[in-house]
Amino acid sequence: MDFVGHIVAWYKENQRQLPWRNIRDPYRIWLSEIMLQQTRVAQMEGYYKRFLQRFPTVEQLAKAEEREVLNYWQGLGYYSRARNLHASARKIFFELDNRFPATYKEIIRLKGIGEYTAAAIASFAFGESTPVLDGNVFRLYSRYFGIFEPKNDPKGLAEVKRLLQQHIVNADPAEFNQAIMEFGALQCTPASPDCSACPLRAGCFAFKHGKVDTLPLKISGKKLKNRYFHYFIFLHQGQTFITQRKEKDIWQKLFEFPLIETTRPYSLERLRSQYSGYFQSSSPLSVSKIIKHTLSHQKIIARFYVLETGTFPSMHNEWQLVYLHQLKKYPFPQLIRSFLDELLPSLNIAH
DNA sequence: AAACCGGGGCC
DNA sequence: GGCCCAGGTTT
Repeated sequence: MDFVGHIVAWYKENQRQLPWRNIRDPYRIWLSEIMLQQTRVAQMEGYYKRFLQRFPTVEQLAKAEEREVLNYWQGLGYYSRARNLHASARKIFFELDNRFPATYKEIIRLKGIGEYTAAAIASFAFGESTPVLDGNVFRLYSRYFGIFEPKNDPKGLAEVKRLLQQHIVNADPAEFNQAIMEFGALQCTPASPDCSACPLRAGCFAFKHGKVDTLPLKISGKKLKNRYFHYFIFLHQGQTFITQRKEKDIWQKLFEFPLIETTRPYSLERLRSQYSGYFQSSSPLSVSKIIKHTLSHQKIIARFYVLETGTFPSMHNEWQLVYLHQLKKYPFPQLIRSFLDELLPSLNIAH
């Protein structure tokens, strides 16, 4: 049997039964592909079911408020995925007469959909013969065919695409695409794959040359930058201020508390003298311990200051006054949600 | 082409 | 603590 034959045969035996597998509904396939971007199945599965229960069709999603959509995404990360998904649902429903684009060329024009996701939807939902190339596929091909360019190198990418085109023409597109990804995810795993149980090992370059742990080559390192977040929780008769983040930075459109950001650590004294308006000449009721929150490219070092205020100053037009018991209705980044769940109650604040 | 975007699991 | 994950958009 050849390369493709082995993989498809393996797939028939070993595929997982997943809620979005072997269905044709492009909306459900689309949602699963977006949620799976840089996210593991185990983490995303619960979100997928909850999301579909609330937004079972493009129409329900298109007619929803962005805030509610983000609320169902809260904790999944990469929040622009949710905003793009919502925007594209509105486009399909309100501008395309609720007809889902049915070809790769049309699908890729939607916001939040790139080459990989367009190929996945076109092949899974519409049977189009367009290969998918994701991290799993690149790893499998890099090892089996001995490709030494890292995955951000156009030359290696082009070589994999050429092979994929060659392989997909003699296969069922939906089955082939799912098979190579499933094979990469379950058999040709990133770390310590079980090559002794691999049906491809006879023809695998990496296995033959002892390069399984080397391929695919890693892209060069990245440096983290530190950011210091000082959050202010003003308390007055069971209410507090929250603000909504902008579109330029992390956590787009999610909510948070009034924030002072510094590029270096600031002591309470230095904060008080430099931002006296935030303190209203009163001392914080409590100061949380430092919470470190590491993202892909930056490290957030955060502290929460809880202050009792006699009257609410109108410090900022963009600050919204909300009751503490209403906070759960707003989408927050994970850092703040953990604080609300774990630390705020222990600070002995009545609310 | 390079920088940027979250969170969680695994080793 | 470092690495990786069913990538995409912005600059």
